[in-house]
Amino acid sequence: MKYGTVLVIDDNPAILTAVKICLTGVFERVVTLTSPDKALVTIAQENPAAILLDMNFSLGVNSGQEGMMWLSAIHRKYPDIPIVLITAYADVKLAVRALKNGAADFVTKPWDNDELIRVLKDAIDKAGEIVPLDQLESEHVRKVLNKCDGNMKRAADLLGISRQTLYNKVKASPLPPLRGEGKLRGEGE
Amino acid sequence: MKYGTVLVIDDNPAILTAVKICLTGVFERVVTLTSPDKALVTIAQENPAAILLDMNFSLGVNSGQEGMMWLSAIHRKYPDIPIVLITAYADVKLAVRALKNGAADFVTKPWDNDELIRVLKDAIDKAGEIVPLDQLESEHVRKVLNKCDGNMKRAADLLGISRQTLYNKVKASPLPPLRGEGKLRGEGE
DNA sequence: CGCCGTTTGTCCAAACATTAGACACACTTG
DNA sequence: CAAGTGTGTCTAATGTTTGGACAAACGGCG
Repeated sequence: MKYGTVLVIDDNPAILTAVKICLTGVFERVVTLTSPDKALVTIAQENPAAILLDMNFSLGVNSGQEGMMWLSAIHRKYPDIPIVLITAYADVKLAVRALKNGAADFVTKPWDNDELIRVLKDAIDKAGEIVPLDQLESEHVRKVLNKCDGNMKRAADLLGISRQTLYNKVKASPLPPLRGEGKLRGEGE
Repeated sequence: MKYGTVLVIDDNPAILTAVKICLTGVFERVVTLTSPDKALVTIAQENPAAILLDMNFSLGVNSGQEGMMWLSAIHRKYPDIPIVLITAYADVKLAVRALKNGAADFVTKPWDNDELIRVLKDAIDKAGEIVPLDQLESEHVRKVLNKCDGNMKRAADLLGISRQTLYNKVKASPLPPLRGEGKLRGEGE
């Protein structure tokens, strides 16, 4: 059980129970909340590896706005904890908006237990990936260089380093194939 | 019209025409394809700022598998070009899978012209954002440090730098800009 | 065509960052 | 308590980054 604590937030106690049964045994600890009000406090206390968040908490409102709000609030304060949204009133627009707002995944009720477990594990795994600094740097450098059509002066400028430094980094890097950008006219920028 | 070329791929010529009418005047150039077969070649030639990709090309098949395949293929080869998917047979699962596969956005048919334009512009804007190297670095450093509960030795190890270097980096920026230094960088272009 | 601005490749010396290694000290844990 | 680990600090050697400078190459333009 290497997957740590999961925080589950849903206003329906029956759902919390069901989810708890499903997740217990897979995760070290399953903490539940019936309202997102104390989510930030609970997160600070429990330091969950992932959060499963329902999207509707006011009876009669099923727009998902509340869940979206809490997603943003939690994500802003804890950008490294993956948040999986779950809702019975899912539509494509809502799902897209959620993912673009930082959700790690989006699940519909009724859910499949195995899928839920898989999705949460997956989210935790992805959030746990750590990239060495050099790799992050050279990837970024290549991306910006591409964007500048190979213009090193401009790329260096945008990267906030000197032209020579960029020059050296590029030489030091064994990545010749800039697949992609032909030598076409510079895109607009 | 600073938004460059858009490549639109849809097997229905009527849709291509409609989209072209909608996008012409907003983008410098609208290139269309009725099949994704030549997408990679066309991208190399046209260097589009964004791609609008339909998800179903075989009559009778509307699973979106084909679009997903092409999304992956194009995204793998041109990771810096935002790809917006569009489909008439949308469901939540498909949308989620698409976004997790690298799609910049996901639009359903019939579409709203203004929304389509907004989505494409947005995707291009986002893809064009360039982060200075230091900022990328310190954000990453803080993320990894967080993940290690502040254990600098381990964080340094994971980052591939020495403990002292990490120590210095951390003390150099005790509370780095989370996201909003009002800087007046000429984002020229 | 020659002029001019820009970019490149190259060099330098000074400033700065990174490194391994060392050490005293604090902190957990058995 | 003693062992094990991590911190904060230091040093001296090594490596990197910097602005500045320069000739050469490129491209646009009158």
